[in-house]
Amino acid sequence: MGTKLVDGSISVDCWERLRAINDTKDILSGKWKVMIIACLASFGKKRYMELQRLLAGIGTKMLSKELQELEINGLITRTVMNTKPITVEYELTRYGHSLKPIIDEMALWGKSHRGKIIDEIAKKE
Amino acid sequence: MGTKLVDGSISVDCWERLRAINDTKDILSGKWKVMIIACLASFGKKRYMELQRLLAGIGTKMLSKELQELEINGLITRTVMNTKPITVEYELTRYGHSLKPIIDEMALWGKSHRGKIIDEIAKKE
DNA sequence: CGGAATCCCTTACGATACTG
DNA sequence: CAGTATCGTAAGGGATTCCG
Repeated sequence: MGTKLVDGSISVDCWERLRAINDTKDILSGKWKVMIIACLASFGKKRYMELQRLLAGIGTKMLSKELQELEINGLITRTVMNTKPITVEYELTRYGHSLKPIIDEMALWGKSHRGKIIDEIAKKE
Repeated sequence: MGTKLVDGSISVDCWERLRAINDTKDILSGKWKVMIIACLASFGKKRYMELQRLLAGIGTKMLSKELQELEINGLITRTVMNTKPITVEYELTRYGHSLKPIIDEMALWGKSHRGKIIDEIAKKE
């Protein structure tokens, strides 16, 4: 279980770690996926239009596309309700919830980052 | 310090959290930034060409651009060495290292995700 | 060696209109 | 209401060349 080396410099473990990071990055790629997940994590089950309102600025094309990709990856479920006119609910799957640690760390960092920026601006005055 | 409400539905705290997540996402946007940070976190100080070799496939244009953006955001330092021909070293700043928890969670999730995919393929056979 | 400049192409994304 | 279809643009990104 020691560190396996490739061409004397980079360990396999290290490379696999980089690959894992890259996988995650790819799945969360796109302009809105992270925010969609964060919204569903914060607010729970949400309808199409509610998501569109929460994600101010997103159009129907992008919202549909990103939701589909998230569903394909097993991160959210799509449920069509028996109403008229129809309504559709989206919800994080249990697997989708497993992304929560990443989102949480991003929230933490983003918050402190904004604080840092504000401090820097204050110093310049 | 209770939960402040906006239009009776979304709390300010919740909205600020979403904004923080979005900030982080923006700073880590781009095809290579996360990987650059991960590489510098794993391998420490690295030269331009070494990075290019580690990030198999990246071209000089993208590498330069993403490095500059990371530098502007205070996440990495760029040091020109007195050699001939010149060499340049890139390194994570202390602030850059503060992104480590995010990267770590991404590595963790990506690893388990790959495991899950492999399991699913195995079941189908 | 590090990187800027150029060219070119694809994709991502947005706005709008339309449908069950 | 929840999308799909279509169109158009801007940006992202790759390959190559050139320069200090």
